[in-house]
Amino acid sequence: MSKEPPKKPTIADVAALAGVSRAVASRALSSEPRPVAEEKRNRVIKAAQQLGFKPNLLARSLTKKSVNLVAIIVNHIHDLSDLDLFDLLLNEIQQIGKQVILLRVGSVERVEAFLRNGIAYHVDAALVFSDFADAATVRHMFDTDRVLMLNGRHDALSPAVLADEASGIREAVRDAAAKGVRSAALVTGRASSLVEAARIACYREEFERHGIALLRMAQGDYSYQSGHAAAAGLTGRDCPDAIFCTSDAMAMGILDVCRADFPAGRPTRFRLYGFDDVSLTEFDAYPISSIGFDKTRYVSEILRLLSTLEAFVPGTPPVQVPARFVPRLSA
Amino acid sequence: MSKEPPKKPTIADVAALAGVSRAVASRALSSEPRPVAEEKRNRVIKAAQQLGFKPNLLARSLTKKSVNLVAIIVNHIHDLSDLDLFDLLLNEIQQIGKQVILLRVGSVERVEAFLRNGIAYHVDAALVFSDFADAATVRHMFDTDRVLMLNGRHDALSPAVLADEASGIREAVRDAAAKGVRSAALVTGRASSLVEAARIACYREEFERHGIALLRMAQGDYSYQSGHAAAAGLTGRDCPDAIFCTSDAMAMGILDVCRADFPAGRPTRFRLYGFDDVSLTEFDAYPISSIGFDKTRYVSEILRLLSTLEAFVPGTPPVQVPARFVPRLSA
DNA sequence: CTGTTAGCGCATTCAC
DNA sequence: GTGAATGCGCTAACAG
Repeated sequence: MSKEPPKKPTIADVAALAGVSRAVASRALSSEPRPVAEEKRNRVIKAAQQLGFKPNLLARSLTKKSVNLVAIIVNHIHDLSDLDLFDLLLNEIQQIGKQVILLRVGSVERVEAFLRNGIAYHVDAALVFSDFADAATVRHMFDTDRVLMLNGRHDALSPAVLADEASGIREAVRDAAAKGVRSAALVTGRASSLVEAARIACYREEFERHGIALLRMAQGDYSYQSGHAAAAGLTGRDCPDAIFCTSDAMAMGILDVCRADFPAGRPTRFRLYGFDDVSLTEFDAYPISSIGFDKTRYVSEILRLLSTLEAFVPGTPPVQVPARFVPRLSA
Repeated sequence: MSKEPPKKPTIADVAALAGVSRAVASRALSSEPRPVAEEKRNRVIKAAQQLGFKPNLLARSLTKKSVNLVAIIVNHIHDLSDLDLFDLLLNEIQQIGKQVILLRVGSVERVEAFLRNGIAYHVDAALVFSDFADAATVRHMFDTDRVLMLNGRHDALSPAVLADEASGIREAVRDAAAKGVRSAALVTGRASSLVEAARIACYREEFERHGIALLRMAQGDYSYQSGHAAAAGLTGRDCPDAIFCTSDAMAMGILDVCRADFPAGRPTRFRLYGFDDVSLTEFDAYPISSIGFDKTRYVSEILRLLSTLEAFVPGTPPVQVPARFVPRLSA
């Protein structure tokens, strides 16, 4: 039975203590400059401090538009494979005075009911990392146009920030070609994903351009385990000169199976290329050449949109952040 | 210029369309069973559907007590070193109809001002992973007793869930002793942390009990890099039989420096023990024996408190989740 | 069972 | 400048 004696002070309490009307107190405490007599303003501020007054932003949001909340939507927390990126993003969002509500949505099925039961429904904007839904679905779910698609499933109405992966793939394949690679294998994720399909197409094109024969393909699910499982089938006899993976984790799995082929991290039998440039590749044990984009730039593009919510006009073209090849020992 | 024509329907609109009062509409739409004539209930539901009505939960939370929001407070996103744990936690919290607002607070300095400007200030409860503040500070910051300390800095007033690390340390040192270890080194984090001090004391005690000589200590910051840096100084001549680290990441750093001493992951010169049992230790390259606790149990203890908020009475004793030794190749 | 009333806490007219 | 009054959308409390 927890009694609730320290009732949180409202602006009325502050006004009373300061001997002014609620309206004056409200104005004095407003972040925007409102006309208030200097003397009264000081009294109000002092009273607020004295009472430990904190405005109830839920109530405020009834009359104002914004709640200063943005939702980040992931499928599974591992979508945030790159914690550095996420940390940067979180920090920057907080810098502009907004807070983050983190939504983990497995399937699209019961999402709406779920949303409706939480504050998340009222966010200023939704950042969609999860690939569970397309732009239209998310707009409908949140009942807002303030949707920023980061999963590649945007449309003409919703803005997006994307890595221009093609540029990175081009550099990686060029690197391989320059090193004499003549044949390759490609390990991919689900081909049903649009971005994945685009990657595959891009690899094929670049292989062709450089006269590299695509000997084999394997399908995984981006995970370490799936790379592990695929390794044997790819590196038996007829081993390609290089193996390209569409995730670093799969490359790590392959590397662990074939570690003997990488004394001191250097390739002897085949070169290994990953994708995403996750921070794990900074560990000595996984010196995997990868493809990554400038996280700072990526985040700042997201924030540019977030800090000017009016910018969410239909037709805003997707922002591309170029990806680069990041050479390490494995290739 | 996005016009705002599709004004969101309010419960008044629904009531009007259904030809009932707002109160009846409210009751009919309530999740809790409220007395409403069956016929009217149906009319209301149909009207709501027809209008695409979604209740404004911000308004609701004005009159109801709960906002169904809980804050998770971290120092740095890497506090969530164990994403599996976090994923589980997030999922479970959502299961009970609450949503998570994620707060990254570097220092305690400007936190209050930050809180005051965000929804987070009104959450139902705060889960504190960050070690930035003690229980009293957090209670004051959130102006609530609904604070659950997960960082070891709880007091008599705030409940806590903790890993009983001593049990795991005991098992690990016993394992070492049984394998003939007679000397050891200990790699720790900041000794200023209470939990870290407790760990160190526990290791010392167990070393003594088993007649293991503590040859050296090194201080890191739990990171891979700090383990990497400490490795040389620990394993030169006079190398101890075992090295115990208070984080897996530090053990990984050491392992990478001394990989030659671990052919096929097995120790030849010294045994290596980590701490936390992060999922990285599942990778072949880092088969580090560790100390971990039952994450499912840990999370369910947290949820037990969260789902009965009245349980947050002063004096609730900390809940202990036993930690166990998790043997792998490195020891 | 139902409808009316009165707030929740705040920001905003609009007169003064 | 200021303050009284009003409304944001919803629900608890109260009469009917």
